[in-house]
Amino acid sequence: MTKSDDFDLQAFLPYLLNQAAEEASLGFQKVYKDRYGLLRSEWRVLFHLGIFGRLTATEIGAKGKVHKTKVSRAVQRLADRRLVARARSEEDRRLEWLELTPAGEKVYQDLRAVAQEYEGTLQTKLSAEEVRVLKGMLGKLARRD
Amino acid sequence: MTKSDDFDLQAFLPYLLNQAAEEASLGFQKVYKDRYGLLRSEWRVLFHLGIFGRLTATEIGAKGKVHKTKVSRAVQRLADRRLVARARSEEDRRLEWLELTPAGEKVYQDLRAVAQEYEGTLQTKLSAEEVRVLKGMLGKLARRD
DNA sequence: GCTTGTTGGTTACAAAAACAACTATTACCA
DNA sequence: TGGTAATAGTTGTTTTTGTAACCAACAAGC
Repeated sequence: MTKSDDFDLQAFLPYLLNQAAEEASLGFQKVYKDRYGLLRSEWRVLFHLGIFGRLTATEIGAKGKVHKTKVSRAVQRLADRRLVARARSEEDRRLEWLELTPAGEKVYQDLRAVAQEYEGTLQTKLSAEEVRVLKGMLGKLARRD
Repeated sequence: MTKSDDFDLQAFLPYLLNQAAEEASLGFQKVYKDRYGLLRSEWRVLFHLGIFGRLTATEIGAKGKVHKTKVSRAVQRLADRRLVARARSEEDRRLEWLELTPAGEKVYQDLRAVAQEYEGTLQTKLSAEEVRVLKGMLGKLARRD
């Protein structure tokens, strides 16, 4: 029962998007957290390296819109656990090339398979066409302008 | 340039939803944060009380899927700032009725207007039909099952 | 009445995120 | 050159969040 007021919170995009995002993240989080003890920023860094190969921290930050301090700490933990190898660049000694170690590659391949399967279960809530349309619209909303 | 690998991070729903949600939240956050120093959980509690009137903390948590500790702390801060009034129930002395003070009501009315206007600017990225469809799908995704 | 379990809400402590300041290296340019 | 600014990344400090333990009030069964 609402007051004389007609604002619909459930239809307010920032709120609704957030609820959907949170709900959608839960299932996958459970895997990367419970199985590998990773944080959100860590699986993201791992995936960027898995997909793109050798990158610098800044490149990862730019591609994934992750702040550099988060990338720095994620890389630190991943390197401590020997999932990522760091190598200081010779041309520009400020930057460091990052890539997955064989162990990191294995974790990535596993999580990638989980992600693909999870994506499938999420999509059972929608038709294939709906998913296509949804992703297009989310892409537009995610774009900064 | 990707490796031989075909996983598309930008098309992974948890990731994409998160990016869209974060981007969509920014503009509104700027207002409730800069103008009133509120946190996300705080504007949510405020809006629930603005829309529904008198509620208990548990009811707010249930409606908005907010954990009770977040509600508790949000209410505490809102009450400290005299935006929310708390009254111990006589029938059941465990629970407390919450409602907006006149000052809280003013803040709510202001933010509500901002939210409505902001929703409009967000929607310029999409057609009216797209928005309708999008909200339906997000609703399905947000639903826990 | 007791006593066992449940509910509403708070608090304490640990984990994580945000923000700002800092070091080191390279680029620009007068 | 030498000095200033920009870039890559790290570290320190403060906020916020998450998790679990907790207290007080009520409910139900005996």
